[in-house]
Amino acid sequence: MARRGPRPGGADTRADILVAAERAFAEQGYDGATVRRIAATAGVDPSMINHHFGGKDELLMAVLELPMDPQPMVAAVLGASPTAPGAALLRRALAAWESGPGQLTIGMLRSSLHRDRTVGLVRQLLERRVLAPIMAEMTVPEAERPWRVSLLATQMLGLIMMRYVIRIEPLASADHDQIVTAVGPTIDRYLQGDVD
Amino acid sequence: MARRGPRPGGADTRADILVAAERAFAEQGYDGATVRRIAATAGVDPSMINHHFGGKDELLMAVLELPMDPQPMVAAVLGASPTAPGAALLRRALAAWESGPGQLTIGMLRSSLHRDRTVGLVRQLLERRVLAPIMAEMTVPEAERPWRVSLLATQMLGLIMMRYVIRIEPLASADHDQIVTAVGPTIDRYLQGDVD
DNA sequence: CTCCTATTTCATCACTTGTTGAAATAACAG
DNA sequence: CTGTTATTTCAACAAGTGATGAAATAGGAG
Repeated sequence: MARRGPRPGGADTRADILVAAERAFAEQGYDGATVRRIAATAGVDPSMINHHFGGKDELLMAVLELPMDPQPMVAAVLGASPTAPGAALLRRALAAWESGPGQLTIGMLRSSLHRDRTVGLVRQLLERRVLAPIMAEMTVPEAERPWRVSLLATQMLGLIMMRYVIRIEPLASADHDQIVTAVGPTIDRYLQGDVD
Repeated sequence: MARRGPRPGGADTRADILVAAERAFAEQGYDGATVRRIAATAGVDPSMINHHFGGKDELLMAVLELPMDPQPMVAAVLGASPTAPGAALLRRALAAWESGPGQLTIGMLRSSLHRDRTVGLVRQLLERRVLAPIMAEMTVPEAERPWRVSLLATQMLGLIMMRYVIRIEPLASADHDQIVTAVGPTIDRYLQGDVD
């Protein structure tokens, strides 16, 4: 029972830990997710986390390094509907957030918000993997893009928070259509309307 | 030294614990704020927290029960500028969030987001102490108010998150004026414009 | 003054946390 | 077949957590 040494078969312990950790961090936050429970879920010994990652902090870093990549979606939306991208963007974003990986991402976001160091990671990730791709596809003068994109981010993140985290009604139960018609114009204005 | 028994003078131990706990929860989150440190800051024994509140959970509940009351501000703004309340509302909100108590409130919000039970408290507080007062002052038909107010909340909360928690640039360093002109129209539309 | 009660300190408990080091073993190079 | 290395399990530690119960004491009631 539970002999020592490398596990037979090409078992990828490191990957097993990563998926267990992603769920744990997303569902229970950084403090709530214990090294021991993650290891148990992954079916390995707790000390494997230190062996493979160095410690709990580095494990979180590793997990945060694998987010959904929104670049294809952004390119598709902004390329396809240049005049009123808000509706299309919102539609795809809502679908993405309500998918399995999307919920995990929201959970990770949620659990990263209350530690200053992890908030820094979130900011970097947001800038590099979400806002930068959007800026690259925009048509307005380059100098305006950072400001417009940060405005866009406020509306998007606020929507996530209110609908999926705080779950305020009637927003939490609203149809996608309702949200798209209500919030779409805001997105359009932030992306290409009058903002100063 | 440190004799037992009630402290001489009308020392209000319970209140001392509350102010220490508010700061601690706001700055370090629920898990980060330890009973021992809170007690040390308040200058009392850790067991006083159990004696006066019953435990750490009940202490958090007690702290969450004392938020800023936005009702006067809301009434003033919506009463004074009925046609374009967005700008005035934003101006006062920005000032409020950047005040001492406002930062504390944001910290509390931040630290409450990653526990389901405390998120429930935040929702209740938000509905009762913020959204309800706003709805009471609105001029649009009553049936539309919950929906409009929840839209308003997404934009406001997103702004808080991006500017004060995640601190994305250039939003984090933007003037109040910039923000007001960029986001004000969004607020106006959510409060009295076309949203469906 | 005397008793009583609420308040406070102290010592300690039971538990969980992340982490470490040594021993055991599978896979691979030669 | 042999030696080496990386991987894994096991046992344990040091630190810190929230909580508890008993002893001590100040202030108010009678």
